[in-house]
Parts: sequence; C-alpha cells; structure tokens
Amino acid sequence: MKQVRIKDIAQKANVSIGTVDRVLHNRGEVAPKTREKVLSIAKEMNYQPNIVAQALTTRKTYRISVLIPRGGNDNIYWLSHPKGIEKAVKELHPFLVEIDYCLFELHNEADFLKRTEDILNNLPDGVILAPILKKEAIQFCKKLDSQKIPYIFIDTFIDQTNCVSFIGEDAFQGGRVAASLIDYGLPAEKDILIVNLAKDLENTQHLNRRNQGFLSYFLDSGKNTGMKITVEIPVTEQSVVDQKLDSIFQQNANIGAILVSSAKTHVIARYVEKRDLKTILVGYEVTKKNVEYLKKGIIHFLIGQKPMEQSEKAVKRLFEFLTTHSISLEHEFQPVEIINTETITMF
Amino acid sequence: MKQVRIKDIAQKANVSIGTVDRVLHNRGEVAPKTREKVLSIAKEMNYQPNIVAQALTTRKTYRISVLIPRGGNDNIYWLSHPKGIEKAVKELHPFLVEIDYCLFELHNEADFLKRTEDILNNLPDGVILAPILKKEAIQFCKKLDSQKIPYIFIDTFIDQTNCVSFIGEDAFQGGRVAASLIDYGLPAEKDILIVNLAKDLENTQHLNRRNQGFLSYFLDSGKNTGMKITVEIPVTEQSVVDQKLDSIFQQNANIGAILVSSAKTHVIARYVEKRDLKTILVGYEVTKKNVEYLKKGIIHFLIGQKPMEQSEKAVKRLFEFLTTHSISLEHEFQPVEIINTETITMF
DNA sequence: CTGAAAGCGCTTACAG
DNA sequence: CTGAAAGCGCTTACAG
Repeated sequence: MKQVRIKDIAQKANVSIGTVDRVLHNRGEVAPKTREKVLSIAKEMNYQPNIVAQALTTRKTYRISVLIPRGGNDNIYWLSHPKGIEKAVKELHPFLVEIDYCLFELHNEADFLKRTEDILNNLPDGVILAPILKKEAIQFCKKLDSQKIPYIFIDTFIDQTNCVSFIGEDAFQGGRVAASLIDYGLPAEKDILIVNLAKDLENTQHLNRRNQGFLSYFLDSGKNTGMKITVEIPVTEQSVVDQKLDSIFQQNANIGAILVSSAKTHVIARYVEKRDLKTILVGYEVTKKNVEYLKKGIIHFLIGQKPMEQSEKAVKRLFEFLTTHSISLEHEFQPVEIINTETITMF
Repeated sequence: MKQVRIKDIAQKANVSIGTVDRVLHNRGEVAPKTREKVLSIAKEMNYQPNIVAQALTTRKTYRISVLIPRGGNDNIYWLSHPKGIEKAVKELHPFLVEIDYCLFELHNEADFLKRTEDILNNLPDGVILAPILKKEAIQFCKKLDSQKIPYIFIDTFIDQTNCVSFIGEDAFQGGRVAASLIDYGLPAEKDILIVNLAKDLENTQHLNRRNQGFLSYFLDSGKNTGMKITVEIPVTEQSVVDQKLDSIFQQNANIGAILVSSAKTHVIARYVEKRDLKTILVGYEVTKKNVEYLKKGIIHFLIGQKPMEQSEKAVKRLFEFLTTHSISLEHEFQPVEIINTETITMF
C-alpha cells in the first residue's frame, strides 16, 4: 500500500493542496464544508504525514522541556536522566530536538514552582516531568493542558491528568527481586530487617510498593522462614540511625540480612561497616555512595531501574507523539536490574 | 555553525551542483581537476549530507542482509536477535530499511555457504553476520570486501577482516559475574564444579573466556576457598552426562555449586533435579529450557547477554555507517545481565 | 475563503 | 565533461 500524500487528498476533494494543509493543521480560513470533506477523506485514506518531507521544509526544532530534580554526586539517579535524554536526542538525529533542562531542588516546592513558570513562559512543544510533588504537579499539568502542551511523566505516576504516557519503575517487582536475592544467600531460619529510611517528604509511595513486593515474595515463593522486622527511621543522621539500629540488634541476635527500601542504603552500609556485621545488605539505586559500599563488599546487591533508559524512552515517545500525534503504548514499567560488584564495572 | 549544502560547495568551486553531486558520489564523468577541487572544498567546509533531503529524493530503501543461525524454541538466543532487529528498523522509521534474513543451521558449513551465496547474489547495502564458522566467514568477508559491501559482526569476533564494527558478549566478565553469584550464596569451604558441556563444533572460545573470568574472580576477590573441579563433557546425551556426573559426585561429597559454561545448563539442571541435589546451579543464556528450570528453582541464576540489544545496536550502527560513512565506536561489549526467577517475569 | 508558486537540500535524467 | 531543470512531499507566504 503506497503512501498517501496531501496531493492525493487534494485531488479527491477537488481542492488545492494548500487547503488540505490548512485543514490538517487547523490553520483556519477554511469553509466548514470543505474542512469536513477534507478531514473525512484524509481519514478514509488513512493519511500519515511524511515526516521526512515535513522536517525538510519546516526545519523545525522540537523544543522539549525537562522538569526533574537536580542530580548530584550523591544523586546519580537524577544525574543519569540527562544522559539518557542526550542519547535519545542523538538517536533522533537528523531530526532536531532541543532540550531545555529545568532542574529543581528536590523537595523544594518554591523552586519547583519557579521552574514551572519558566516552562510556561517558554512554551515548549512538549514537557517531560517527574511529578514528585503531587499537588504542584497537578496544577502545572492543568496549565499545560490549557496551553495544549503535551507531557509525559517519568519516575512517578499521578492520576487526574492528561499525560500522554508514563515511564517508570516497577517498584513492586523491584521489591520481589530484592527479596529473592536475600532469600538465595540467607540461611532459611535467619531473620530479615527491613529499614525504611526516608525523610518525610520523600516519595514514600515507591518505598511502600517495594516493601509490599518484598513481603509478597516470602508469602508465595521464599524459603526463608525467619521473622521480617520492619523499622522506620525518618531521618538520615548517622548518629540517630546508629542508635536506633543498635537497639534493634540488641533485641535481635538472629538478623542475617538487611533490606533498605530507599536509595539511602549507604547510611546503613556505614553502620554495618562500623559494627563489623556479617549481615547481607541489599538496597536500591546506583548512587555513588552506594556503589562505594558495593565495591567494599558491604552492600551485596543494588536494585536498579535503569534511569538512563527511562528518560531515553520518554524523549522518543514524546517525539513520536509530537510528530505523529499517536502513541503506541501508554504506560510502561522499566525492567528491574540486578547490580553487584561484577556488573558495576562500567562505573 | 550553519549546515553546509552542496550548493555552497558548488558556488565556491565555480561549478554546478550537479557536478558536485557527481564527485561526491563517485559517479565519474568529471574532469580530474574539477574533482580534486570539489573534494578539497567539501572537506575544507566539512560537508555532511543532509540525510533527510537525501531520503526524500532517493526514497532509498537500505537493504541489510542478516546472516545468523536459525533460532528455535530451544535456541531463544538466536530467536531474540530478529526481535532486536525489528525494533531497530522500527526506530529508524521514517527511513526505510529492509532486512533480508539469511538463517543457517548451526554448525552446518554447507548451509552457511549457501546463505553467503544468496547474499552475494542479492548484493545488499550492508551485512550483519555472526562469524561463528571462522574459516568460512573469513572467505565470505573477503568477497564482501571486493564488492565493497560493509559488514558488522555480532556475537563473535574474528580478526583478519575489515568489519566496520563488532558488537558482542563480554564473556570474561560474564564468567566473573557467575562466580560472584555463586560466591555470595555458597559457604566458603564448599567445592565448585565447573561443567563444560559442548559439542566439538561449538564456539568454545566463548566458553574458555567465561571460565577464565570465573576463575579469575576467585583469584582476586572471592571468599570461597573450596576446590574448583573442572569437567569436560563433549556430548549432551542425558545418560552419558548423568553417568559422568554420578562418578564425580561419588568422588566428591563436598560440591556445593555447579557452574555450566554454556547454554546447555538445562541438561545439568535435569540431573540435579533427578538426583534431588541441593547444589547451587548457575549457567548461561535465557533459553526456554533453562528458564523452565530457573522457574522451578533448580537453576538459581542465568547470565544473559541481551541478544536483542546486541542486534538492535548492530542495525543502527550499520545504518549510521551507510548514511554517513562514519562510525562512532568500533567494538563494543554488551553489558552482562543477571537473571533470576524474579527478573524473568517477562517471559 | 482558496489556489498557485516558491523553496527545503538533494538526486536524477536530459541536453549540450 | 558540465549545467539547468524537474521532482521528492510538505509548508509558507502571497495574490486574489
């Protein structure tokens, strides 16, 4: 089946190609009747614009704003996203896409709002955002809706918006993977300590899902029969953490493994190192500090969610949407990755 | 810096764009002097063709022949390559690339040769091949060279050719990863059995590298102090394998883990299941039968090499080379992937 | 409200 | 051996 061109539509509708172009792009100045006719014919012939020709004539640069937390040495997770974005941009060549990074300080609402203002002033063709601050994100999405700017979520999903697509972590499955790794290495009768180490504001939804997955594994497949002890530590100050853990280990001599449900795994690793414990330690996220302890052999496994690929996909999806106005798949979970000393060599 | 067009070159060289085009494409019929001049100007201005415009006028379909072993239910490895290829083709849209699959029966030289003939008759724009049969592959590459057809290797690398690029497994690292997983789960004093299960013709180079990596891990980082017992079993008949293993286990009551250096891991898994052994079992490749035993909990980990991504990259690289005649990176190893019951859910 | 023309950068005949 | 023209499918002024 040959490609349908606007010329073909024009012929069939007895109008000029200029007119067809006008209705296809909603540029107005077309009689309602003509409009209807062209539209129905285009649909009937299943017209798909030739984006090569489009690119050649418009020489359009697609402008995408990316609203994510600022990465840093201790936040490699968000530092990797720009890398994935650059990769996508490169692969999209020779089509031109320009990325405007709007990085906000994690948990700083004011900063987040300021960045959203920047985007609204900038009026990009599309937005990729991590809607970590739920309330603010919803507000922002409404404004994008009214400007007809499409947006894709990464990392976190929230309802009540018209997001084109979501790409993120399968936190539940991540929990199961962590569980399976501990279960494999730990004698069946040993106890497991689950540490939830997160400040108030952190995205606790992910952590909950991870823990649910973790526990579900032992309900349906694990061989471990030990206790699963959960502890919440809402601060990451080492001294507080140490104290808390000390008291737990005093009451419980049978703990053989620790799971940390957040990226702060290194804080617990530090404790394990200081107390010279022989426990298994599994956590999340490939951050610099975590990797340090992974290499020392104190953290045994890290569960990763391939942040680079996450944002790479997001850019490609958004581009696809911008050029074709259709999207193959709405939501997608990233596969879970198991990382240990030997697979980390690339760092 | 603005894009340089053939028009710019033409102006500077005081010729028409037609002439520039002729020299750029070596279509002859150009005075040597003119040729030199145009060439030097193009170089000086760092001319890069606009492949969008190119695509629009030529409406060229890039034809790529893919010469790999035929996959099958028990050879998911080679079955996944076409999937990666399709993915690349899809992502390359709206550029047209047409894949001609030339699948040969594994270890069948005659069949391989026949397929190479097919390709040589077909004269594609480029070739992606797995040069598993070394001698035959070298011959074939020479013929491709003389036809000026570029080719990329996947899976296996061989010298003495002009391949544009190689994308494949890091077998040594794969061995190290397998070792680290066993080391983590196995008491330090237990022995480890290394099974090399491969027919004569199989690609033993990979297996050797894997074993080297495996042993190297215990030399520089492993905590395991047990014996490493190596056994070669050149056939995969279950009865022969069973017999051989029986005699080994009789002589050695301290074996706590088995590594299988090839994709035939399921044969050993079968044995482990029958004898109801409690040993750790680690092997390579996500094949259907292997996954079966993984799900049963008999195989604990499989080491994968992301075949889909391998061939996806190959297609993109080759396309890049065909359109721009330059290539970013020559050889690339795929990252090693750790697979267990919980990460395999997608199958 | 509608159509005809020019142009994006390149390639492909064709004329000389 | 070389140049001028037409065309790929689309968009962008411009004229009516």
